[in-house]
Amino acid sequence: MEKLRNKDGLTEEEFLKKYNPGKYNRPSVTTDILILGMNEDYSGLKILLIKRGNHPFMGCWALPGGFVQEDETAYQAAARELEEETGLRGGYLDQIYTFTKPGRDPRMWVMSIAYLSLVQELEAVKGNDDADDAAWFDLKFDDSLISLRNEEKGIEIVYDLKKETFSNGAMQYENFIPSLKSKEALAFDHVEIIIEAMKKLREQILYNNQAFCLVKDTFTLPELQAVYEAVLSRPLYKKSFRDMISDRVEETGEEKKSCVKAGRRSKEYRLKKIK
Amino acid sequence: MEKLRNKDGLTEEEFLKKYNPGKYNRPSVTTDILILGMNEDYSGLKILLIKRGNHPFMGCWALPGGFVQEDETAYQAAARELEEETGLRGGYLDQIYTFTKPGRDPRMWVMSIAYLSLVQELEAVKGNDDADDAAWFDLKFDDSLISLRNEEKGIEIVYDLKKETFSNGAMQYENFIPSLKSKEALAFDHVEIIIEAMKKLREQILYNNQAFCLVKDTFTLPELQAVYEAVLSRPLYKKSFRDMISDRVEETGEEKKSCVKAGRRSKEYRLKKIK
DNA sequence: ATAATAGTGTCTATCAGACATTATCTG
DNA sequence: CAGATAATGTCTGATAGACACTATTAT
Repeated sequence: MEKLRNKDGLTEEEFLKKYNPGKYNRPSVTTDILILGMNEDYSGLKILLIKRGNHPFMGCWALPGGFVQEDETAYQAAARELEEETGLRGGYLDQIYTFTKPGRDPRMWVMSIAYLSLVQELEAVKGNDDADDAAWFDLKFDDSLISLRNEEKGIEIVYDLKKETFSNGAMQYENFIPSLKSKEALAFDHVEIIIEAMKKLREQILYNNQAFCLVKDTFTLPELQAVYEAVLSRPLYKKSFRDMISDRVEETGEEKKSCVKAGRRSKEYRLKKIK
Repeated sequence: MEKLRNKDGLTEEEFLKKYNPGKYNRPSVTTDILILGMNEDYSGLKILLIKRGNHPFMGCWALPGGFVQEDETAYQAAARELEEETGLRGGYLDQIYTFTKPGRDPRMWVMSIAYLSLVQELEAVKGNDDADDAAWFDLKFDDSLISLRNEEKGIEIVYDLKKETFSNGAMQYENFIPSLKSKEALAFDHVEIIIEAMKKLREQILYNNQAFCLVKDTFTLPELQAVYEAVLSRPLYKKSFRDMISDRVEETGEEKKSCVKAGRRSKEYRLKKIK
């Protein structure tokens, strides 16, 4: 089998040896990760933020992330970052969207591949090399507001959202335009990343098992419902909810779990094994 | 307001001036676009491919695409490429997924941001600088096979698909593993890009208006149903289908459209204006 | 008339929304 | 016991699947 030669008469080996990759300028590529977990008492979502220890946006809170290296996929880079921040590996981690707007990083040309991670428990966190600090923030996200609060540190980051629907041809899109309402702000375009990720999570959670990534291995149905309600930011009817998931869960057989205050104990469930 | 200084005592301006972006190696970033349209007689989907005129994968057919430049978003790069190939602008164009596996391009480190474009009519196409040729291919995609054929050129590219379901924690994923069955093959990892895009299109088309991007401004319901059936690769019940879209369309009032062979004429519809 | 295609009627099973009722727990 | 929470029962309206039937056209 003779070798293919291009217009310059080069075989593939010769071409690759001569190839000059410097023809186009190249961007840096990072991953930024939304790490979400449920509050200990299932009252809402928490998000892990780090405090930037250097310019730009020094002192601002930001999504954890890092550069993708040449010998790894973006997924591996995100998984590595996730493990560095939380010690967790192998949990839910999925690509959301790639952000490429010129100027989104004042240092240089940087694209960011955003990932979403869902964790079963809020691991202790600490800052690392590039971060002064790291902490879990209460996350609220609905059609008119996004807020990130850390009571302990007395930090609140709040954006009003304006829901804007526009159409392009047949398609209709919903966009949320954030406007800062608090003294503190998120670094870079990280508000937009959070908005995109939360939109996607809200769209998907009813049709897959993402909610089960936010509860422990055994859980009660009120807890599981709280997960859906926290993500969707609206109440669900108890009966409809239970009908919806009844064929995906099974009782542990174990005794019921006690609860904090008065009221009947709830049964413990686990995710039904796939058949 | 005094200026923030980092550990080295630098203000943001000083830091940015000194910042050295060469610390990490950087990838090239391209966009690859799936440009889909319906066959003239609504018998199936067509996809636009270009024939590579240079190494690597010289002579192979590939998705059109190009490098993202520093002063544009990836979306703009994809839109530019789309216009170069088809002359079309402003149509459906949406980001699908970013492919980052090391070694996916033998020349160098290249990431690709995949876009999906849906066009109302099959524009005439021609090769350009990096391509020897460009042509529309009949695209078939179901759970066991993906095939791209161009009758005129006598080219067929066929991959068997093995549907593989695996679970990671609570999540269940469906993957399609392609194995080449034809003499001709697609360049790079473009089969995987097509698979991802078609999976996503199939998931979404029932819940948004993507199908209307694949018909002309006025259309008949049998035509519109053919679009859904081509994308979903399964037949739909006529009545259920019409019930589903009845509140999204309106009759043009115009006379019915004639058809090729025997049979009753069908009414013309258009997408109902949003209220 | 016949074959082919377009369009409508209707039944069923399922399911989300909505609300009411019963069951079990603490204090 | 009261108040709180968990769990279940039942009705309604919307909808997808399934099939049957009517309507309109070319040959």
